[in-house]
Amino acid sequence: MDFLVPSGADNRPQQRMGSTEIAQILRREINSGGLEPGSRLPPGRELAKIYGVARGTLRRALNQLAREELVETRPGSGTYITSKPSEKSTSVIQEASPLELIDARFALEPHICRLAVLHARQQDLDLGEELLVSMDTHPSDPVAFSNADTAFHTLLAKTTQNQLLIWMISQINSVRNQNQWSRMRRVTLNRQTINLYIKQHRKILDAIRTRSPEQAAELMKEHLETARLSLTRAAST
Amino acid sequence: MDFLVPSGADNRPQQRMGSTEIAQILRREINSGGLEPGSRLPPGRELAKIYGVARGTLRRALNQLAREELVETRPGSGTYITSKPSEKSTSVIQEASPLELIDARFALEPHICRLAVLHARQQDLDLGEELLVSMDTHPSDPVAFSNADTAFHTLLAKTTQNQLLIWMISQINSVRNQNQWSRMRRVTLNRQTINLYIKQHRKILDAIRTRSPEQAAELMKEHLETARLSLTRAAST
DNA sequence: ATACTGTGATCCAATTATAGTCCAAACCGA
DNA sequence: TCGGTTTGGACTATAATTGGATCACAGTAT
Repeated sequence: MDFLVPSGADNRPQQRMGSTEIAQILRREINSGGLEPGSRLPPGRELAKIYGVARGTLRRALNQLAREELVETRPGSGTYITSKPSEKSTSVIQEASPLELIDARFALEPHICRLAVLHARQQDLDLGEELLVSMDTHPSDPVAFSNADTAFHTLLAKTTQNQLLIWMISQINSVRNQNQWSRMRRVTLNRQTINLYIKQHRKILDAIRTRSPEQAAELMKEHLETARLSLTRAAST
Repeated sequence: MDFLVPSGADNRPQQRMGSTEIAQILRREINSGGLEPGSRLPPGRELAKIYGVARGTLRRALNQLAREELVETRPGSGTYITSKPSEKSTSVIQEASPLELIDARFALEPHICRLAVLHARQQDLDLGEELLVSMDTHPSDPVAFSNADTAFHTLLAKTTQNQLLIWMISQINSVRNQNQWSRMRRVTLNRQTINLYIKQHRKILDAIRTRSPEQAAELMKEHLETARLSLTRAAST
């Protein structure tokens, strides 16, 4: 059960180990599969000691998890991991291959750009500008760039104000955050590629700003073509 | 929470950190997705120390973000990133408006046509032909036509062999079978409209047969434009 | 001069955590 | 079977944390 201890590094006071933080830690432990479904957690009194919090605090954390049905407690016996490991609804999405995903984006995003041109308000443009700045300031951090990149494409979808498109893009984004993809990104995202992507993003935003729907769509196609190339190149090596 | 510190480069005096600057920094942190929705920010007193600013200044920054609903603050508890009410996959689909749906189809289906041209096998073309014949034989039965119509568009998606696109089209189809839509169809689908749709379907299939991707895409756009018109006309009466 | 903004400080109220205690249910060994 | 032990549930008084609000003071720009 040593995986339950808060990772060794943080022996410093830490801000506040509240019930929500404890719940967060345990939730991550459970979802990451570190704990067998149906297995029993250490008794509350011990867990409280491990995390260095009062028992009441820990009990509130466990109650939270119980409400989420991640955990089941039996008085006098113990607290047990709920057997069902959750996630089953996402099946189709999870299995999407990188190239399938690019094709789907090829279908969606150019048209999203057109619609974004029609609906973009000043605040949308400002937000896009902020994201570009954020990309510029971390030009060699793939993770930071990825976050901003995802946020940028999400922003475009949101700008259309079309709930269906927003939802579809969010589904696509959830795929891009999978493990398989993180690995892929680490291979393809070198500094040069990131800078190219940033330039392309800027062009797209400019096209939206100048209300040029077809140009925005074309630029998005170019952007996706670039991404597809990076992908096939990475796959062939 | 180290990502909250102003990135290492600017540890020098910097002009003056006003509340708007602080708000800007935090806004960027939040929008770039670095913080989990629903997670708690460090307490105001600490944040003030981190950014080297008086607590009042920081509070004004947070108030600004609260007005923008990026952040939610609970006295005595803390300040939390506004958590989106986890969009249920089904509910979003259910609530899609007719026009939103048409826009989504506008994004997806023309490109699906292009991909269909690339991947169409003889058996796909044969199946499409069968569906067209089936439409022809019931030219005045809206229900039969609707089924064949749905099947036709599903066939195009399946032809791409892209699981993601197939799934998205199936989601869209599930909307079209809702109550709201049945009513709408009853209004818009007169015999004349059906015949027009059938002709358009045939043209699309022909374009795929002759391997003309752009033509197929254009024809699909025309088809959808027609559908959009029927819709707006029906809505205005 | 005047208005505005940031600073540093203090006090308040709401919320949360702590450290106990007691209880009932379940468990376990003799 | 029985009695002690373990475990979760509930409650309390107290302390700590946190946002809200206000004040006098200092620097800056108009």
